[in-house]
Amino acid sequence: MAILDKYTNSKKLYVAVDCIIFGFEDDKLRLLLTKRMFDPCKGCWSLMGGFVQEDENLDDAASRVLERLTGLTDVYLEQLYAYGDTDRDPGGRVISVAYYALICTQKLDKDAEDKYLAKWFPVDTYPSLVFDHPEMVDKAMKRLRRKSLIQPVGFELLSEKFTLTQLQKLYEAIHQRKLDKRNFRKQILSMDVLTRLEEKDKVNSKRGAWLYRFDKEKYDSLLESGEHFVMK
Amino acid sequence: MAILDKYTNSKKLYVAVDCIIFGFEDDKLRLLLTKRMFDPCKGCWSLMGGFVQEDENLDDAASRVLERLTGLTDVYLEQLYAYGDTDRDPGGRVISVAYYALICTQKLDKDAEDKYLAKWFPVDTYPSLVFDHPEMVDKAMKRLRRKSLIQPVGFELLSEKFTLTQLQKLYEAIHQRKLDKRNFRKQILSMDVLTRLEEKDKVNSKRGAWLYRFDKEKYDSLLESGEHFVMK
DNA sequence: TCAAAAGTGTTCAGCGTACACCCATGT
DNA sequence: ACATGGGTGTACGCTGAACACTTTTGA
Repeated sequence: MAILDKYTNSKKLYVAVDCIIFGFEDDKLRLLLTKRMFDPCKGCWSLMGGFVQEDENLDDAASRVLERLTGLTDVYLEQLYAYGDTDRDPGGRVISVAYYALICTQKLDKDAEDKYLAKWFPVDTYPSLVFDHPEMVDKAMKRLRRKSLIQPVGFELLSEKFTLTQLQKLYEAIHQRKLDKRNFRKQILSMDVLTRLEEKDKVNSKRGAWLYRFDKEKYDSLLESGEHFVMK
Repeated sequence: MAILDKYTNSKKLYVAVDCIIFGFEDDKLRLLLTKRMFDPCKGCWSLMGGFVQEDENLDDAASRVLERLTGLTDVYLEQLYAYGDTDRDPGGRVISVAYYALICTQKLDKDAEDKYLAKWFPVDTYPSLVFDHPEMVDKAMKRLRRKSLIQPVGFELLSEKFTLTQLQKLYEAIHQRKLDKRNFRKQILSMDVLTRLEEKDKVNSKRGAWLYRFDKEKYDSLLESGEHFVMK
């Protein structure tokens, strides 16, 4: 096939995806890591990854890898960066496209988790990781910090119903700093992207706190009106 | 080699880089495009690209492709995004990692430009491009807009010495809106990252305008003092 | 009754924004 | 003398940030 002349002169390379999986539990941002089940570095902590198949889009490969580990589909998943140093993987020349995912830990499939020897670690104290995976985690954290200020991605880490205190704790975990309760509430409520439900959460307080949910329609109206989602 | 068992079960793929090359001339932001010299889509306008070699880092591949077309090294070059839909290139399964470059058009190697049938186009009126290249250009524009507000990348598009008016015109071109002269000057000068030279540019005005240069050392001090580069 | 979390407004300073005129010089 | 681009300061409104007390209720 003449059409492929120029292409077939070049060498093909392995292409993989690796997933940085974020969760939120006990007021801490956490990472889901697995133990590598094959060499090189068998038994070491690693991001969950897999090779991209010939008939599979990059995004689909990332979804597949994520579903294999968590059992979850319809998860927030965003491409982070492509890592391609020749010596990044001692097992061979592998280009890895990193994705980060935000999941609600309550919805997790525990079986899959066990199967892949996976475990949650707080983002500020996770074990050493193989290859350039620490670099990936670092970049993912920075991306999440930036993104959470200008797009409503944080809600992906909470269950559908949440209290304002839980939401604040989440932002505090992502940005690793305390926020002022009154200012936080004023700001998030002023954007009018939440709907208050007719229910209270009595688990965390005797008095009970109103439950809210993120309202996609309100968010769309906000954007249509020329405003933006902004947290400070 | 047992170490590669898991890897050799997977198929390798072609990996390419494509470069979105920005320049600034006649108060307009411009794109350097080439005519494809081989099938598929021979003769169509395209971003400059090339395959990643087996012994070559991703970033190095992008630099090589950029140098081949422009003759320039030491250019601002940043990875943009990895494109990997199975049907993105009718010539075969190719993962493309897009990079964008900011170059000073005055330093351009005209010969290389001719050799690859390359041509500059204003970013608001460029011809149709092959594959998913329009999507790449769009993403690069957005990245440049965002980045230029929080990091001093714009200077990469100007020659070393420039007037404040030229700098303002550049920001206006990137953001496609008029800026207030007094506010613009106040803001850029208040950060103290420019050094005023003892020379004036008399090309664009009779009176002459002071020439400035971006001062890396001043910029580093700004960061050390906990401040940030911010343009609004 | 007490401990623990929920909920609620105001004040102030600093910044972003709008805005108009004089200057220098080459033709 | 005039046309062209260069250069400069102020006033105001809005927003971000700091800050403390009352309420509810289960134990």
